[in-house]
Amino acid sequence: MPVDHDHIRRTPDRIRDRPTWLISRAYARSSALLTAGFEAHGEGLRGYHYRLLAALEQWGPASQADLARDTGIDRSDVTNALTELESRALVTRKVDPDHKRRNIVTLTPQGAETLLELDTVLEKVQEAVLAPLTAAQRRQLVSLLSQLA
Amino acid sequence: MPVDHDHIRRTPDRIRDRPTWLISRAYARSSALLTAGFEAHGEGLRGYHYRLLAALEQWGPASQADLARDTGIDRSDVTNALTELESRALVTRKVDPDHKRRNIVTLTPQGAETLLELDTVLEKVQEAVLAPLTAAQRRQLVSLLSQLA
DNA sequence: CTCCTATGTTGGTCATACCCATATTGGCGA
DNA sequence: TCGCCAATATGGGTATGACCAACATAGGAG
Repeated sequence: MPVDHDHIRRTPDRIRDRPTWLISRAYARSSALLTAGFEAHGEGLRGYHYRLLAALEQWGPASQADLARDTGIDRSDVTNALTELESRALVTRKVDPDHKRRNIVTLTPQGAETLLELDTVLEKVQEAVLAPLTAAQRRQLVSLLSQLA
Repeated sequence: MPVDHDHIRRTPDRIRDRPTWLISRAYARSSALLTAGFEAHGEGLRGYHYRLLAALEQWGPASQADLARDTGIDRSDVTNALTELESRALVTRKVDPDHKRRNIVTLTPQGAETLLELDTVLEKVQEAVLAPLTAAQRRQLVSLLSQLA
């Protein structure tokens, strides 16, 4: 056996309990799980796609600029993600006849179906991320994180 | 005035209260503040550099592989970040005479000084991130996030 | 009618986090 | 002792999320 330089995973004190560190750890964990989930069942879709599908399902057809505002995604990233969703026939884009500079983006039935599938993937990821916490603790965490906004 | 398509910032229900979403929001916020802080006072350093300096300050000289393990940074990223730190004379690298494949990385006095300056920057960022919470809530949040590891 | 803003698009940047391949070193077991 | 294997440092590459600047153009406000 090699020497094993006492490889206990340790973290410098300066960093250990800093909220920004803990948040970045939690994010790394959750985004790794999300990526894995999308990879396994998501047909090459990512978080951006899910956010856009969710917004369309909830509020119906919208312009790209509105989608950008509702999802917090930059307009240019919305353009790219929509192009990918469109190529998979999950959404359609057509010019608004009343405002020709605008595209009206609409969820297709396949898009709605895909969203439901992704929901189950996402739900499993939530469970995996929160696994170490009790139900009460989970509620607390959600409440505290919500207030950081 | 333009029409203002009732631009209230809203988030789809599917996403709003999902822990992974809240975590990613918190991360976006905190990393934006961190980037701004480093940009203002950090001489072009980033999170990776801070983590490495902190590990070196706490445990003294170490090999790059050990630094990678202690900071959770990928070995290849450690190599790159150390090259930048070395070019700023914040650390030194020299081959371990007993194990020639290893580099011994040592914090320089300037490195230690820079670390102290960054500490104050980081402290301010913590305060900004946690601003909406009471002291008790902050402790709760830290405790809950710690358990996610 | 003119100006200004919103819109969609193109084409970049950056930080974090990974992965894989390679040369080299040196420990350990056969 | 020797050969194999593990660890090390490095280089190159990918992905995701976030963000920014520039641009042409359509339309609304004045």
